[in-house]
Amino acid sequence: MATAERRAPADKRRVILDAAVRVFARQGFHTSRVADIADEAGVAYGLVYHYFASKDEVLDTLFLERWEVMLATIRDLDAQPLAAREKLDAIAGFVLESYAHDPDLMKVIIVEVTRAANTFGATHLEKIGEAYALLGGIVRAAQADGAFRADLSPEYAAMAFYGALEQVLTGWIFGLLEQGPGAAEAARRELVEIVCGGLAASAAPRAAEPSA
Amino acid sequence: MATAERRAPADKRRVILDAAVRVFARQGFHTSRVADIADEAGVAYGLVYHYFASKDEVLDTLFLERWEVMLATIRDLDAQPLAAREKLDAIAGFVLESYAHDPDLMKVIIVEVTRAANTFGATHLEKIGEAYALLGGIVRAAQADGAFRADLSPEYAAMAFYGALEQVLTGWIFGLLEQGPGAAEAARRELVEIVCGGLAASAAPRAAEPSA
Amino acid sequence: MATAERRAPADKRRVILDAAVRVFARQGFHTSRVADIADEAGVAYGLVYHYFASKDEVLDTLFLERWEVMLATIRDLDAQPLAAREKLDAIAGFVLESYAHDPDLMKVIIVEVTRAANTFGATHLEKIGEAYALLGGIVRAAQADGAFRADLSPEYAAMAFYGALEQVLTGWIFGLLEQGPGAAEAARRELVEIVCGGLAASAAPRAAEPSA
Amino acid sequence: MATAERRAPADKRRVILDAAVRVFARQGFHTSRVADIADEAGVAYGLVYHYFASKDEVLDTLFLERWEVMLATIRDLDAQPLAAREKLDAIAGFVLESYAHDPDLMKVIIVEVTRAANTFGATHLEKIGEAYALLGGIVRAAQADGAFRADLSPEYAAMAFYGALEQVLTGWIFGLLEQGPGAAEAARRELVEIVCGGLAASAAPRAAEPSA
DNA sequence: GATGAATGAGGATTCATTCAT
DNA sequence: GATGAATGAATCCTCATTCAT
Repeated sequence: MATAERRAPADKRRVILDAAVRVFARQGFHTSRVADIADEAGVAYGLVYHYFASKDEVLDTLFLERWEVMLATIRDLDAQPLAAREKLDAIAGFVLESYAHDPDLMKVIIVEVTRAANTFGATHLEKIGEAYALLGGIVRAAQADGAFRADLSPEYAAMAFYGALEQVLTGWIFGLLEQGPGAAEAARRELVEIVCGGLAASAAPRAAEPSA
Repeated sequence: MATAERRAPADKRRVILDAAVRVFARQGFHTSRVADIADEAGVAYGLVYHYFASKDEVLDTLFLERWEVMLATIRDLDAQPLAAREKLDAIAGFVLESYAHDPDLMKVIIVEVTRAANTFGATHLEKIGEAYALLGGIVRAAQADGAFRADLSPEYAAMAFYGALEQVLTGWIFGLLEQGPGAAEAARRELVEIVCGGLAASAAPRAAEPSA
Repeated sequence: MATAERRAPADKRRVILDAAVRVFARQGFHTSRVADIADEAGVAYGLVYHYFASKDEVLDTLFLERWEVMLATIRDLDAQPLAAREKLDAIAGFVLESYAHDPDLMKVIIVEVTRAANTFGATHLEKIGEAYALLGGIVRAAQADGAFRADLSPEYAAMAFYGALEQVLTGWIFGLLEQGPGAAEAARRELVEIVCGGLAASAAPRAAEPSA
Repeated sequence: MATAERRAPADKRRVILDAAVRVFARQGFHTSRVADIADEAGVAYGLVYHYFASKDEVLDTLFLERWEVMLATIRDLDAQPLAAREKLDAIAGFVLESYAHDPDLMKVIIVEVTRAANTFGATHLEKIGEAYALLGGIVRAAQADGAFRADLSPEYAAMAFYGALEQVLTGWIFGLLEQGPGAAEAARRELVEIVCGGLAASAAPRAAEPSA
């Protein structure tokens, strides 16, 4: 009844969120019952509703928490004096490392929100769109200063870059793509090279001068 | 009771499938009740179950029908004596035109299957993976004959290409991307140019010399 | 298109009834769909309804066909100049042999009608009661002529006899009672001996010498 | 809000079980909807599923509760220094009195479980078989000590006794047998006399004076 | 804050029966 | 007689959410 028990304020709200990540990652949002979350968190059923208005809000919270971090990271990077390609490289690195660091959370966000176009994807369309807009802005600026070619639409470029990035994560999540050690680093290099340098042989040499 | 043109035999199975496309596109799979499909098709409730084992099977059928057409198209194109870039261009064209031609069906397939990683996407993982494999094969062959640079992984390239393509469709579906007339044609050009030529200014001119 | 095909008038009605016995015995009445019967009989779905007004009527028919045979047998035996004990012995023999001869049919009749007190048993209560009445009559007559003790109720005796008999069949059907070769004969002897002679040691000696 | 007698705590689980007995007895298990049970119990629909996994489990519970009491009673009686005939007499008394005391419950157990050989009877075959085994044991022991004749199979005897007993209950339930006051007592005397003493006149005299 | 009993709307699925051919 | 497509009523079960303690 003294010190040891007092340790860790046991922020039940946090405990519930963390448990939800594991449960959603394991069973999927629709198949997860509120009771499963409470069980995994080791708290009473009703407590979930004490902290969250609904089961949806739990997922919303998980998504928004993480998405805001990503948006902030992109904004930070964008504000720095880096070449557009380096910005994209850093963004890809951030996203891919996020997965390496907490696969469950990223799986939930991608599978249950970002790519759940019919449910939560629709709810958070605007928030998701902010990311596209930021990416589009980076491309547009690079076109203005001559680093990127001006004959391509920044909007399509942003969609292509983000789509490619998320597709790789999806490939990992569902085992369609190898994910050994160093996969994050490799994926980052490949994706940036493809999007910035292009697949064509004629583009390769200067784009990265890899073998030079 | 005679000629071949005698009225469409009112293939109720087809009527149900077509109705399901409209209903799923309008309300989303989960929000669609079997009764909605039957009503839209103008048939009795139970007839849906006469032709399909479950509501899921209706969606499965829609997906597989269309996906097989796409796989066949990719295989056909791949078998022709075209440059890799032209193959990718034709594939992008096929997919984007599919959307222009039947937006409802493509919306359903992408939103409810391909990107519904948590439900039907998981079910059809293998079938979806076949498309990635075909795309990867095109890239690999192009690398072998020197058309594409050999320092990039065909697997990542395939994922990037397909991811970019689907992301554009998703953008249209959710209104995040303009889709005026000629959008399909524009998207096709942009996507192929990005993936093959790259965004970098240094890569542009020769990659396609589009405006030269 | 001549002789061979004409063979066996293929009485479809009979074919359906026989198929129904197998299906009901295998799956139980409630779990059997009309389609299962049609399949087992090798006829079209609707034909079942051509010959029978309902699924219930199929079972009713099977029951009544067999039950009438049993009632007729009992009446016949009763009309003969036999000792009561010999009548009961013959009845037990008939029922037990019926099972040995066509276990599926007897299983269906007992499990789905006679002991399905909540459904078909209730429907055929009267018909089933006829059997009890006949048995009771045999006992009553035997009491009148002094063969059976008069201090017991013929109604209870009839119920006890029939209940014991059916319980043995149920035991066989569900594997609670051994049913090797000769089981029918043994069961007949035992049951009649118990009901007529009694279990008590004091009753045995003379009971076993019935006609002495 | 204090003393031990404070109003029954309204054990909703119990309330549901008791309501189910009335509903099942009145309408039969298959015709009873879960909503009927909830209505009869005066609770919300979902509460039935809070306490029971399924409609089946409600019936299972009712059966097992009662059947265990019967098995315990038989075991208790068997452990006492009574003559076999007295044990059977007590068992018959217990079963018949159970019906007199709570006809609804016994009706449900017999009609919906014990004699519903195709559904619940199959499920509880083992449990039901325990009763036969106990009865068989009583007969076997009596044969060993000379109280019962040794030329009859204990297994058949057990089946005969139980079958006769249940048949009488079924007769009452369906109005095939009179059940005025004293019926339980009469039935008990008759059944035990038949099974132990036998119907034959030659067996009667001494059989009826068992302990003389 | 914490608990978990209580509520009740929602929908897929089954399948006996009908009927046009 | 024979076929099998078409009909639609019936109901179990799930589970998010509420609320009394």
